[in-house]
Amino acid sequence: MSEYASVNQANHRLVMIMEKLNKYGRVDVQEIAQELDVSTATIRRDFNELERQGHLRRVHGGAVLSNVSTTFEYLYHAKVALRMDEKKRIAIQAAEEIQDGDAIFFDSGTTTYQIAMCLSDKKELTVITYDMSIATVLNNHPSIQVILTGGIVRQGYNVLVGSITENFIRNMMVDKVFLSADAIHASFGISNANYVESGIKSLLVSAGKKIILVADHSKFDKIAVSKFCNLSDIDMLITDNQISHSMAESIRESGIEIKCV
Amino acid sequence: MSEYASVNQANHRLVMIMEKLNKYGRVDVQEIAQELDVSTATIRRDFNELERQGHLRRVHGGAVLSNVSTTFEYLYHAKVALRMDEKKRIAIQAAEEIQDGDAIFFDSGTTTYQIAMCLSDKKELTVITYDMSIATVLNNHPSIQVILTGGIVRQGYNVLVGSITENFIRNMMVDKVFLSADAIHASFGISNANYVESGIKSLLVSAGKKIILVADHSKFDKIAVSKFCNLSDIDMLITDNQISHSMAESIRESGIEIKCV
DNA sequence: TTTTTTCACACAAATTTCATGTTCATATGT
DNA sequence: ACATATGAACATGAAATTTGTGTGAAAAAA
Repeated sequence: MSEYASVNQANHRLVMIMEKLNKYGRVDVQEIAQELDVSTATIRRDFNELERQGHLRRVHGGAVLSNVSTTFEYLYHAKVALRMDEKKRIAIQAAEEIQDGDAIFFDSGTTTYQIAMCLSDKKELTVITYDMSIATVLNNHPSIQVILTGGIVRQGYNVLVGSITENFIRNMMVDKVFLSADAIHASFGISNANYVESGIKSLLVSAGKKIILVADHSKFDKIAVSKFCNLSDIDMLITDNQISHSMAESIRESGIEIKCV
Repeated sequence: MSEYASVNQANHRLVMIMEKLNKYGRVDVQEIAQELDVSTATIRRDFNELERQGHLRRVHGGAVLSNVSTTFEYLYHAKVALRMDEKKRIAIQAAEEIQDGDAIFFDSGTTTYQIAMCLSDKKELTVITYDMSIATVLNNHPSIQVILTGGIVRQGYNVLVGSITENFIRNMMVDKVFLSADAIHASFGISNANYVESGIKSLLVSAGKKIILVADHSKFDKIAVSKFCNLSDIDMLITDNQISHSMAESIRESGIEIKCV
């Protein structure tokens, strides 16, 4: 609970800055410092950090939006770094679907990362992923072979993207794919807040014998910019118990096995 | 200088344990704890860490050698994690060879890692590597495109190996390759303490227009188990000023440009 | 120009993280 | 059954990180 306190405090400032920036196009050092009750030096450091990440551009007295428009996705992921309890419960359930000897693919994301953390008692797994954080956390596990797809490192996200990654996935067939998503909608299908990873995800649903979607309740009944597959492409959904009854019903009607934890 | 003190202290314990283990086949918690003047709890933690890395196996009261024999290479790298000053000086010189717009390949290793840390003022670089640590440290640099080759994650070393990696490199041609090595010998050539990365390195010398070898003086006049290329395959050598005069001479005679820093 | 504001850098204070040691209930081997 | 080893929980001090403050330089405003 308090284990994320300092991270979130800093993160919260960055989110506030980006939200304000997104609304007004420009923010002041002084103004933000007062609003968040920290020194101007701290806000300057925050601005520099966000500029380094390419999300804004410094100007005298404040900052303006960068021409590269990643604001929406940035906010999306920065905010969603919460709901850890749900994600961990989902991860434990997901890990139970994995048998010794399986070849599995982990999509990128915090939930799939949590699944990777639950594999300590598994044996002889082959894990493939395009998420460097997942590869790193499994690096020292004695009986898991980890394969990283290769590709262009996506600025600030620790994942590999582009045609190298996509071609790799095209030649791949694993037992289980653990898929994540930004938004799930009964009629629109499953979508993501950015295009680059979307291309990868749409290939993933054809790269495994069983496609397992992991997503906490906050992702449902939403639509994000880039659709990558239909609900019917999924074999199983693992989510938490705060998902609405009607939503669960309509998913079950699509022929998807659903587990709420 | 003191910034690595704690790391080295812990690292020193691990090296001692592995050396003793290598000599006697088994070590005791009590014995090691006394010898290194730390608590048994610390030694247990060390044993657990080494077991997690696959270098030994815990038994009651102590530890025995793991069946996987990586001891030699482990000791090699653990010990060589020193000489940071030299490595940093070499890295600064190496970075000067890089021009804006270059496509470069970084071999794995601590020296090449240091080069990656010296790129802050470069622009429009394309960096390719099979070393995840290097990819990670460059991850947030705004004007560097980082490409990771893909491959099997090598247990405990954070690098990618195997046919996936090798095939990737076969189809590659960069401006400059920064190569590292475990051992350099005037007549035997350039060699490495393990086979898996050796295969990659031998491909690397054909994958760039200019091959630059970076190595501190401790690597010279040594032979390691797996040779991967000849001295004549190298275009430039960057090393420190403690290299012997005769060695420098015979390298220069092979037609290699040599820089001592 | 002069004045004011903003900035970057250096240093200090506060806070967090981390390695290690200690204690204690439980496991294990003889 | 006994002695020892173990792992978990907690304490502690050191190191690293984050934040705040002050100062002189640089930039904007007057």
